[in-house]
Amino acid sequence: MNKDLESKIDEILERGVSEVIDKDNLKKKLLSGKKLKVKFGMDPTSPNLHIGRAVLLLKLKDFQDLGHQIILLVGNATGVIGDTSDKDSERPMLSDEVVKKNMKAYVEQAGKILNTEKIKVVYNADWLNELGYQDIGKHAECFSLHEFISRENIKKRLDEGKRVSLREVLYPLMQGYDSVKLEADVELGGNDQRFNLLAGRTLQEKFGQSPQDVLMMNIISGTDGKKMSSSWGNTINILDEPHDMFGKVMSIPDTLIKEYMLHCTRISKNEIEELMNLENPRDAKIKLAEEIVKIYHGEKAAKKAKEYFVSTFSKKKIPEDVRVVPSKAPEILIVDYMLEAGVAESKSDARRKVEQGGVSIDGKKITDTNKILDKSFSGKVIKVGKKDFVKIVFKD
RNA sequence: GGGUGGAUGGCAGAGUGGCCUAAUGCACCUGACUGUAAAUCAGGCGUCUUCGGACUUCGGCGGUUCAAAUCCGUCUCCACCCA
Repeated sequence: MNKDLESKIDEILERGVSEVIDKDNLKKKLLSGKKLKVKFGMDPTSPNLHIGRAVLLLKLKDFQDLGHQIILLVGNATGVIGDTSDKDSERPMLSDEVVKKNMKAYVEQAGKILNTEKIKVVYNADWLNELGYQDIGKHAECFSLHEFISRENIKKRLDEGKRVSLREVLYPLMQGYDSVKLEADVELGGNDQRFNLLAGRTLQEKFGQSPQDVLMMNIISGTDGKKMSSSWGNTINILDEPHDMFGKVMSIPDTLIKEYMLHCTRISKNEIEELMNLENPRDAKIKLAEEIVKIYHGEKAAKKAKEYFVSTFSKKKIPEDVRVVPSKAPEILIVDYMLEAGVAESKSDARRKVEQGGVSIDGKKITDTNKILDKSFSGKVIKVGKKDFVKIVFKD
């Protein structure tokens, strides 16, 4: 029993983890049987989670499964500042209403992994807005400007002559003070959060608490191999439809298969090894895609997505349940219809696609940009590019 | 407070009176090859088009000129140096 627990803990401290501070201490805490306060922060601006973020959620789930208390910290005060670790933008002030709405959306999405009923939600504006210059000054005294600007991303921005706002300096102070208020035992974050996470330790010590342990997760790569980030548009989103999600996983480079298995699923390590030894990496990838879809949409949907993928792309059949877009007029130019159906950005784009041979109806390539669609095309499927299918319907 | 430089397409970044819808790279789209992978190759990448063209774009506004991304004025924003 105890051995079982220990190996579980070891996996928690390793799988997908880039660094733990202080690892031995955290392991001791986890073995002690004490219910730990596990803090993790969310930025209330973007509720569209991707599976890179889910790496964190899966880890939280592991903690939750061991009976620890997850505390979701909504950064309604920090969000205004804009975190330096992440993007280089400063963010607009959000109304309480919007914050609440975003939080709800977040929890809903996180609920695909976590048991949200057991999560405690707190808002950092509740205490951060109380602080005055004296307090902030006292906190700020714990850090030097040198530490701040020698962070890689700040340094880079400075070197490139980009603007670094003075108020960004405040961000780690705030995040650190959050830990003090929550008396957090552990904080989770991406490894790009290192500085902010460590600020919590410093401040907690200043306030006479024992410093939280910090668990940093790897940032996974996106579908194009670069860091997965909303601003790159290379994400696989938790809310993606099963077909789409499956397809996106299939489009990742082979070299990422293992990384995804390790971080985005809980396939056991032994099984991963087996899968990696398969002759055709595609098969491992299919398993991976199925597993990921399963987490967010359930087993049934995952199976269906797999079948869809195999028949549509491997066997090049037209999928069964395509999007149906009725035509508004009894007769319509194909380019106009493409625009209406959202498979082209503009008429020019639609024409280009036709001219380049990317459009077909029921398998027959269309080359005439002036092609007119009428009732005789009702029920036929238009294919644009590799993955866009639309069924056209004419109303009588 | 003083000085200098700068703002160009999704991003980076050339261009400093007509040859500029604006080089190049990245991203993106289509096709070929495939495993909807990667890599590679070919084409494309403002809008509209009767495919002849037409119209719109280089931080905002105003001006000079036959002609402005390019010159002048002004405003907004940014960086750097000095204090």
